[in-house]
Amino acid sequence: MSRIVNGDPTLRVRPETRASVEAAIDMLNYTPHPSARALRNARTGLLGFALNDVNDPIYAEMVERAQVEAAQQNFSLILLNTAELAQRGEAFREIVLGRRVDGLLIQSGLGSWEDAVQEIARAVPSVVFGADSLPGTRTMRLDDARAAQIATRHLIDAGHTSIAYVGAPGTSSERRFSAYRAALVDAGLPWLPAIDGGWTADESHEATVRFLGSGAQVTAIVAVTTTAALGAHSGIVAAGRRIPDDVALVSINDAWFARHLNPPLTAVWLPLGDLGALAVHEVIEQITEPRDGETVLTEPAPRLVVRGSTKTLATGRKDDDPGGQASDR
Amino acid sequence: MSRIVNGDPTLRVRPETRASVEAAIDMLNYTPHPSARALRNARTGLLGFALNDVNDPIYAEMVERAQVEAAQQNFSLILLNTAELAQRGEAFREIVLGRRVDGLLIQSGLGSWEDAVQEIARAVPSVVFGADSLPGTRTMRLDDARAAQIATRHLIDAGHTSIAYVGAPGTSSERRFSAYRAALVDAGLPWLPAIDGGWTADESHEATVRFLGSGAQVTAIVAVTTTAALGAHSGIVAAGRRIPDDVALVSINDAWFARHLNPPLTAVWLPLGDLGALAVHEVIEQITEPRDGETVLTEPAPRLVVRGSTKTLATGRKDDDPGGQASDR
DNA sequence: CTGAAAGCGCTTACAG
DNA sequence: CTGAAAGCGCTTACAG
Repeated sequence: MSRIVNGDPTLRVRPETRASVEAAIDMLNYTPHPSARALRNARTGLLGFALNDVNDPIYAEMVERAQVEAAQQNFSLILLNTAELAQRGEAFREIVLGRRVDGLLIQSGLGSWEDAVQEIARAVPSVVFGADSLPGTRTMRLDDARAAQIATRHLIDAGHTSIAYVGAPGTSSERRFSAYRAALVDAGLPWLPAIDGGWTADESHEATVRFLGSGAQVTAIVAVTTTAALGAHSGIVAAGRRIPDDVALVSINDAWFARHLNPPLTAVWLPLGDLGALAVHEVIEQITEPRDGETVLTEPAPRLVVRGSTKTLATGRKDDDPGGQASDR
Repeated sequence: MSRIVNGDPTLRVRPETRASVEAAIDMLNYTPHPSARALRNARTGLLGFALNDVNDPIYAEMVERAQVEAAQQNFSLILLNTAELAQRGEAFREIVLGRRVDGLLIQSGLGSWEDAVQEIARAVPSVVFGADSLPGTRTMRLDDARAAQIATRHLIDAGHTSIAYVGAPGTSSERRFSAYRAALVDAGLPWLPAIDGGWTADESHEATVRFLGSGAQVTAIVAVTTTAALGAHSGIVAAGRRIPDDVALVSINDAWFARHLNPPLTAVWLPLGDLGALAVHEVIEQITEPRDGETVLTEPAPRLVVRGSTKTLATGRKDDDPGGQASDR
């Protein structure tokens, strides 16, 4: 009976038996009780998604695709706070030690809780995002270097010679910074130390205002992510400079609001949604066979979307663009 | 033993017994098995949050506070798709009929799935957001009328006499529209039919461009929510008008990005986070004693935050502002 | 006050 | 091929 419900492929049963069982299921609108199933199978059908800040639209995109992918594989996504988990409080005991979830997706590489995240990832089947490769851990990230390179090259190609980078804490930002620097070095141009912004628009706003207020003479900025770019955008305006005439701006990541800024934000799109879906797929595989290793999601490739926050300088050289290029509105 | 773990208050036990049990719990790092508990108690400790669009930053704020509140009461939040649920597919059968969650938070009033939401809300202890009062259902919403009134009055007080409303499908927007219209009628000014935008920035952008392109001579716009205001913002710019000189703009809701627009967006803040937390509290109560009725969260009150997208017209009257008033940056 | 036993609804190994 | 029985880990009513 149970084997009919669950579609056991090794089962052979008379068609009439199967039919009568299926009729009963339909008539009673029978659904297996999830708790009983979970107890018996030692599987909850739950995946945890641990985030630092649900409000970041970049995460929202990942979460949405992750949720859809999970639902397709009959898993539900439960929302967790990285901070709560990392502080080994009630939540840690219940979720991680208590095995409330079958697997965990954890954001890392943001400069907080890195050690705790690693420990948790070893206790439960997990995929860690954004972090550098870690022995014993399954990590997954985007092609940060390529994206930062495309952003920086776009500015170089537009004729800029003095380009800054607005960053944030953690290894994700550091990888992007290195590629920014490398692109400038390659072009024989000077690079500047990263401006210490943050992962929120407010922090990057303050950092940008301070940086420009100190008399810095850059003509272009690369921002670590779209929220930071938004803060840089308002910061440039607050500092009394014009975009793109005085200071051009490119965002790594292309969140949905980029096109609605004034002027619209030139950005390098990265496949965040795909990363979320792929991570769910991976963590479900890990439940049955644990595996470590690093995946850098290079496809679909980062893609430059040119909008109004950058333009070719009158005096600038005009080369081909290195990345795929697109433009909207 | 079990009663010690769960802190049964009626239990009287020798202190030494209690101590030795607690020592054992600590030593073994014992956590009750959630699935077994769920099976025995017919409670999963799970609350579902059904959303149409996780990407809307307005929801993100609610979800975040709801998650924190749920965690404090030892519940986890699982993320659900309203569309999937409403279409009575696999998810409906599993989550609603299968009682995978103890309670449900559902967004409604957005013009889709209203009937299905109502049906689901009757099958599972639920709190429905944004909807009008429904018999047999626990509904909860913000003070839409007051917020729209404050927004509209702000523009009237600044001297505007031709004010439009950019709306979206559903009853939430209709309530705001009614208050917009009432405020204008009160002031003896003409009102216009709602401009049919949508809940996304892209839709409202298109609607605004079309509206302004048709030669409409309004000098100010009230937008149903911050995402719509963002679309209106970029739409006004795309139509070649200046903000606030040609067209002023006020948003109902004050999402985090409002202050970073250029010019920054004047907005009426509403307690969305509080609504999320309160809803979790309510739905947990409903699990033990079902109740219907409507709650309109009027406190904390809507609050006008004046930024650069509005200004007092040179020729305009200058009255006091009707709502609490604040301004930042 | 304390310990043993029953049962929540499922799945799977086993006997018929 | 089919049906009955055991057991997942808890909680609670019950016997001692």
